[in-house]
Formats: sequence, structure tokens, C-alpha cells
Amino acid sequence: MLELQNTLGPWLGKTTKMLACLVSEIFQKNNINLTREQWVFLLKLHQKDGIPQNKLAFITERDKTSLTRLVKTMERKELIKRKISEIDKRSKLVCLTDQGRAVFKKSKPIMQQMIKNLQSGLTEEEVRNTINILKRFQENIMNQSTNCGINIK
Amino acid sequence: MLELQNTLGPWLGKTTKMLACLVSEIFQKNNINLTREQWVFLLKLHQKDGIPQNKLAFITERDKTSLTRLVKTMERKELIKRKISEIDKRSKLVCLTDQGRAVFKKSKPIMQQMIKNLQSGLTEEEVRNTINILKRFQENIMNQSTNCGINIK
DNA sequence: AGTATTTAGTTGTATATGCAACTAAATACT
DNA sequence: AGTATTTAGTTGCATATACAACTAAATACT
Repeated sequence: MLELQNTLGPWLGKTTKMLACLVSEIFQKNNINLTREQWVFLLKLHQKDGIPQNKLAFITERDKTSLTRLVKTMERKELIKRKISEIDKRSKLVCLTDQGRAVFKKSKPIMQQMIKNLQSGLTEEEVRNTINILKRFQENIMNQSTNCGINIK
Repeated sequence: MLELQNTLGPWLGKTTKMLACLVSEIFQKNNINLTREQWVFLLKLHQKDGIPQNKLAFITERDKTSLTRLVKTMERKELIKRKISEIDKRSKLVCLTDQGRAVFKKSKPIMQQMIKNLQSGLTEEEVRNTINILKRFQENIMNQSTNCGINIK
């Protein structure tokens, strides 16, 4: 029988799932009306605002169709707005709204605390080593794949 | 600005995503009509067949409503079937069909090879250490949460 | 025995995801 | 200049996920 207990895959999956659950719980507890994905998206926009969707799809590592829908949802929630690029009329630049900034600002200390707690008891070296293993794991994925690189279809 | 590059969260998320992508690519390449979730589900059923849905929700770490829908999809694809328990008429036992067994049998060597390749270049000790860090990370999640334990709502 | 509570599973609604096929703008090529 | 190709984004379809509210069977309690 296929033995998975001692392989990384299931552990990664489970940990990711638990983390998603925690984030959602914390948002709910603090009355922050965001999903985990929306939060990361706001973070990226804080790092660089007014980017076209195709670049954002690349940066946030998702399919462009997923991005379209995420953007649509967040536009409906008035966290972001879009304006058509003057230079290229196909292109739509995604920008933060005041509300998007406000919600993120509220979330920031909460998330910082969460992240701090997540790493508690782990030394910097342990974290560094683990990230290193994950990088090598990712290389092993890419070596078997033609399209799991960044997010090229 | 919130610095996430050196924290585990994003690395876990990205690796998980890439892995999901790889699995889907491999299934497609080999004409195996399964999703990653369906494959894991078939694996669990191979380990123990004829289990009620609530137990399966626990084992496979998902909400019971997610399970209902996954089971429904897989029943439609005739990978599994359900029968009402004689003992408890609310309870539905999920069983593999011949087709479910056949599809899994076909997938098994392919997945074994994939898993082997994924760990290539990683020593047993490195894998063990990484799993250990993930366990501690999971504990840190649970310490901040009231409901991200296994899958208790 | 009769009511109250718990338990197993489903349905409604919302989110996120990706592939295929599409529209329209921009660029490349002759 | 006029056609062909590429690129940016959208829509259709299918899957997966979870919370809330629900139905019906089982159990607990009086």
C-alpha cells in the first residue's frame, strides 16, 4: 500500500489547510471582511499599486481567469477599482481604494501578531532550513512539469 | 511594510499550489480522469472501505458539507457508491466500485514514481526534520485557534 | 411513552480555482 | 495599408471549499 505518512505532500497540504482556517477564524473574530486570498492581494497592491491584471496574475501566482474573478469580487466589495490604461486600452490597472487601504491597515497588526505566533518556538535557522527544503521540493516539482513553474499556463 | 518572504506561510502555500498543479498535469498526461482530492479520497477508501461519511470527513480533514459534494461528484463518476447503513439509517457507507479500484490501480505506479521524484535529492533526515517543523507549526496554529484542530467546525 | 437533544447528511449561498473558448486591442509581417 | 498573430481580459463550465440553516433518524431524559 502506498505509504504517504513520511512524505512531505500531505503534511504541506494539511498545514496549508489549517493555516487557511486560522486566518479565516481570526478575520471573523476581528470583524475583518476579507478572505485570505483577498488579504494577500491587498498586501501585493500595497507593495505596488496600479498594475495591470496580467502582471498581477503573475505576481500573485494564479491563472488569469482566477484573477479576473478575484478582482471582480474585490471590486464589488469596493476594496479596489480598475481603470483602463491610457497606453494600452486592453489593459486594466488595478488600484487600491481608500476602503481597501483602511481594511488592510486594520488587519495589519493582527496579521503581524499571528505570523509572529506562528513562528514561535522556531529558530531563524530552522525556518531558513525549512524554506530551503521547500525550494528544493519546488525544483523537483518543476523538473517533472512543463507548466507548474510560476504560473505559466 | 509587512515582510513575508522569510516566513513559512507563503512558501507552504506556493509549494502546495505547485504540487496541485503537477498532480493535475500528470493525471491529464496519463489519461486519468481524477482530481488530486479524488485521488486522495480513493487512497483513503483503499485503506478502509465502507465507512460512513462523517468518519470520512474526519479522516480526510474536510467539512462534512465539502465531503457531501465530493462524494456526490465521485458517485456521478461511478468511482464510489453509497449504501445506507442497516444499523443507523441516517448513516451512509461509502464504498469503492470496481471502476474506482481500477482507476486507482492505474494511477498507483504513476503516483509512486511522482512521489519518489519529489523527494529526490532530499535525505530521509531532511524530510523527517521538515515534517517535524511542520508539526510544530501546526501546533502554533492550533494554539491560536478554537477550530482548526483536525476538522472540528 | 413522550418530549428534547444530538447526530448524519443535505441544500443554499458565497468564495476560489483552472481549462477552453471567446472578444477586442495591439503588434508583426508582408 | 492590410492581413496575421499575439496579448489582455472575459465568460462558460467544472471542481473544491466552508458556514448557516435545514431534515430526519437516533438517543437521552423525564
